[in-house]
Amino acid sequence: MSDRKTQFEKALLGLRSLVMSGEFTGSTRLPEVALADRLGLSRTPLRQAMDQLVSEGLLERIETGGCRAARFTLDDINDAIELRGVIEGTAARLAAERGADPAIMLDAERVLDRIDTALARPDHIDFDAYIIENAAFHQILSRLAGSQLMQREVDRVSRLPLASPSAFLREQELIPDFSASLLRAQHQHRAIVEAIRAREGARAEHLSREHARLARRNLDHLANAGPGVATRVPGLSLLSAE
Amino acid sequence: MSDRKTQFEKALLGLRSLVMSGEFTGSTRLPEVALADRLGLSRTPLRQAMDQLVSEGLLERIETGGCRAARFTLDDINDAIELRGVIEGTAARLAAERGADPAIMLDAERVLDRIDTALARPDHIDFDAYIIENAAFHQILSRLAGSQLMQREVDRVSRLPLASPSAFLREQELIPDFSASLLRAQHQHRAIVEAIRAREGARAEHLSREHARLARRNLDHLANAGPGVATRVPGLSLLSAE
DNA sequence: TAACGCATCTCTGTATACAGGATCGGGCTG
DNA sequence: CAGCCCGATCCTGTATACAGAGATGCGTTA
Repeated sequence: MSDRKTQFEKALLGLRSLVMSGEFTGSTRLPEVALADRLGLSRTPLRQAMDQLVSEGLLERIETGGCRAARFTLDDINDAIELRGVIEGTAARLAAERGADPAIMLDAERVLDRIDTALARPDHIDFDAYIIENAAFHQILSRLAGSQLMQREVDRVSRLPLASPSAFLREQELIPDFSASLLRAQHQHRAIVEAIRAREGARAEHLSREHARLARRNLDHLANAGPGVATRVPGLSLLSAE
Repeated sequence: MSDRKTQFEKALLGLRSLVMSGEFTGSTRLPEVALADRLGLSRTPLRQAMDQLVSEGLLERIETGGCRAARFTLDDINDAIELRGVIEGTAARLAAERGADPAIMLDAERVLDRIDTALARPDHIDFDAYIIENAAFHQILSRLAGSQLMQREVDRVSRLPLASPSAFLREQELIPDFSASLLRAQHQHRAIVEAIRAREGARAEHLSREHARLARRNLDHLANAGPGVATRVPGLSLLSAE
């Protein structure tokens, strides 16, 4: 095999991006054979991928069989953000209380530097770099807590549908003072890392929650921009399925 | 089919109890065909169940293929308890802030009454009833938050390995003032429900965290009882795999 | 006697075949 | 003309067949 990826991984990536693209926003059942053909693999790995996405919450089972794209309410999205803040906050607190691996701390700070670079010019923000590095930062944060379990759960919750900040970025002009909002988020990142370094668990947790609150405020801006907006934002397009 | 359950559900239940029983504590790979035969079904639904248990964290993948029983450290267990408290606390706070469904509140209180009954005589506690009703309470708590997402995540986290209180119950004599500990937990349950009814979000969250702290204290008692104990407690037997 | 290599054999990952049930459309009937 | 019943078709859930990779054990050789 020239490709090192397993069929299952191909199915997972392909299906996820297909669903995220909003193609199945209508609540119809996802046809297995058609999708398998389209992705160039058999039903077996495709069904595995569907199971995985169901457990991630991106798809939901239908009583009569099969599954469809999950439909989200504004409460769902708010809760996803809330959860992310709470769980990441817990991870940050535990990291501070237990002491974090210096190597990982260095990684975190290096990523923060790259985010600084992406945000350097407020009028020409490098959005692509920001998205990537921001995701990397949260990934690294999950490794700071130490225990494998906490790491897994933080990763999980950051994959919760629509909790991703990329949706906001795609419609950044809707959010007043958008670049200021990104800068504030970056300052919070710095402060969290500093708190962990200073072994101030409570402060690290508090800051993570504030961070989530900022994300939710941005979401509110999007939601208040009217129903038309949701359909134009890839990640949020599922909203309109309601 | 006389049985209404799907093969997959049979596989999931059977495999979960098999793994929880500690039979695969050794880090050997779980043989698929043998297990499928033993549970009386084919490899397909068994593999589905394995995927599910991997995503629950009870099993872990092996690089070369297949999977084995996950091995947990004390940090993992502590984190699971920590997470449960934090997430349930968030759910309770949101329920209080948004207002909870009165019907579900009634359910919760009815379950609390049944727990009271199970704990009525400190010297003859009905452990089986307590385990069942206690699980039911946490299940109901997850429905109070309202949003589907939060409900799913609370359910998930309460299934996190070893976060279950049943392991403690099986070795109750090891924990000093064990019945007092159960009573305190029950009082916390009552207080959480009261806080939600009174719309005191912060208090509901705080109480849930205290609840988790109590569970961790019980765990410490078990852990300090020596390594031999872990192997005698079904849920904790995996500890000795380290 | 120990180590290396080869053959075999088991096991996983994937594809495909099969069976039961649900859905949809057409025809029949009131 | 509307509603109901029935058959055909599609689709999911499950079982099984197949291919490739990894492990194991034995024989051979230094």
